[in-house]
Amino acid sequence: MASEKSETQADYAAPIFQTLRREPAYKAVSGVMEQHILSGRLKTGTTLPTELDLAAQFGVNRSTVREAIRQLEQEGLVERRGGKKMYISLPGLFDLAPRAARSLIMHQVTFQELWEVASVVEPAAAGLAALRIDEADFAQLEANVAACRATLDNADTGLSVQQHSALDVEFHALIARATRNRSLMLAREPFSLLYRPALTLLQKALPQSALRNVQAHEEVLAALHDRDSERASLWMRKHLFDFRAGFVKAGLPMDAPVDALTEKLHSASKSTTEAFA
Amino acid sequence: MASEKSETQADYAAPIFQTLRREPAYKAVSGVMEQHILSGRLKTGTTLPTELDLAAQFGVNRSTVREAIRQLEQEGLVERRGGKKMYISLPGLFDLAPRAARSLIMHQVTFQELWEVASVVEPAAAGLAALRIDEADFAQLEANVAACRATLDNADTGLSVQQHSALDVEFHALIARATRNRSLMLAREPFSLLYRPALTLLQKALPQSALRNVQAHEEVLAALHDRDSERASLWMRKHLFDFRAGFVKAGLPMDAPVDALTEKLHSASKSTTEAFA
DNA sequence: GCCGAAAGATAGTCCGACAATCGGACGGTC
DNA sequence: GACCGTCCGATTGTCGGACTATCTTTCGGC
Repeated sequence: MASEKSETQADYAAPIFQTLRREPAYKAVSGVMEQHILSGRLKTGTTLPTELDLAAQFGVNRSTVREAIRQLEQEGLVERRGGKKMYISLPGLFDLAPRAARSLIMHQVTFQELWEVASVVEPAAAGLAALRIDEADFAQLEANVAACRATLDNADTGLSVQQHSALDVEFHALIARATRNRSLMLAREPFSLLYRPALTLLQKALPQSALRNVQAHEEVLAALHDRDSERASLWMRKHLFDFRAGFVKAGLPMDAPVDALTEKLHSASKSTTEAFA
Repeated sequence: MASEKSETQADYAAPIFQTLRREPAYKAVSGVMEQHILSGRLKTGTTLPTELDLAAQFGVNRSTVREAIRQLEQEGLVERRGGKKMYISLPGLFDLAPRAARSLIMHQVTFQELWEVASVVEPAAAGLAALRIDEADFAQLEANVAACRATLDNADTGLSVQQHSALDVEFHALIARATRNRSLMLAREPFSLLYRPALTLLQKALPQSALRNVQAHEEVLAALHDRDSERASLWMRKHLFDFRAGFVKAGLPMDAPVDALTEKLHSASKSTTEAFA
């Protein structure tokens, strides 16, 4: 781009003007609306003004407003309820998790990487949960573990494997919730989403792992019952290392990208492809 | 909708057809395009077909296509480069972090919650970094620590506090990068973003904390140099607990929502408000 | 007062159009 | 031959208007 024939003349060398970037109107509109929502000037739960209204207020066309709203909608700041009105809503903590998980998949993150984080976060979660779990949480966990053990009886049906892994994931989610730490929940949710296919895979390859799983869960549950933070954390840690050991023993590759694992399962794609396929 | 005048006649009673929910066309379009991008049928780096093209292919209007593109744009799957063409791009791992951080703020997450996660993840990161750090990473860390110590000399200027906290955050980010674990980086990025204001606040309230900070960083650095995973992890852990202790000592509230802390700092809002303000 | 029909309001979609800008082709000047 | 200005087609950003389906409200009849 720059003609570099002679460095002797420094006349064009120093860039004075930056490339100015005119931001599109729809972006400006969505930006301002976002600010107003975040700052609370537009309260959550209230309905958004009419598109025509907004267009008039901003002095832009309705199409422009619509494009801006699409961005807010994608961001979870506005929500279309009942088909007609748009409501202002603050995004749930876990709305971002699926996208984070997808991002991890696209970046070819290996299962080893996921496990390294999980092996640290999950024991910590168990330890914190032991300090703060209440009756309701504990009851749910108890029910979960019971259901999990129940799946062992009617084994070797493909369905029970699915159920078991679903319950296993739920177990960890319940513990995370018991910590009352939303930051922790947010941090672990993405790999929680990615764990399920790996679990299913492991249990198909190594059926006896299901029993060890449940036993570990029961130990954690007992520790939680005793409000024994150390023990809960320790057993959770054991649980994770056991899982990893099983994974390796089953000959599954820890350092393969996670999508290589997930692809082995649901080759049937999701239901979002019905139109225009 | 259904005329429920008489239950005696069971002819209309049994619901045969479910209330079909027609998903908006723009959503269908964005969904299909997303699938195509994620599945690799539309390769990253290539340019998106023109809006007119897409409209013709999908059999919808250009406005509808545009609304669909806005969603993909917000999601980071398409990128407007050079003002004119739209390129397909896979979203960076950290694109979601600011939104996650914002979500944490909106949910009134307390600093205590953030710290609980950090106090677990950061030592683990240090431990893993010790195993995998390479020359380049180490050099950067070394430079960072040196710069961090340098800010101590020209102290009590408001600027140096800003610099120091920026360098501090960068130190932890560098360590996370040295782990080569993208899942870990993703998990810690949100609270990394939220840590800075807290750091700045602490150092204003407790100036002597800066020195302790740098010393801890130096210890971690030394451990990384020796590839001593345990020691790196331990010092990082000390560092975190020290930070917390300083926070309490300074009389700052651990269980206050993080936005209460951040508000104390940048009351001057960001630059996104220039238009339509 | 309750129920159903009519009317208004609003989101979804489409059409056509214009302006601004980018990229390349074309031709002129040194 | 390199550089410059100009033109032109292509594409995005924006606009105004229109129609339809559906939701909400209101009004009139019982």
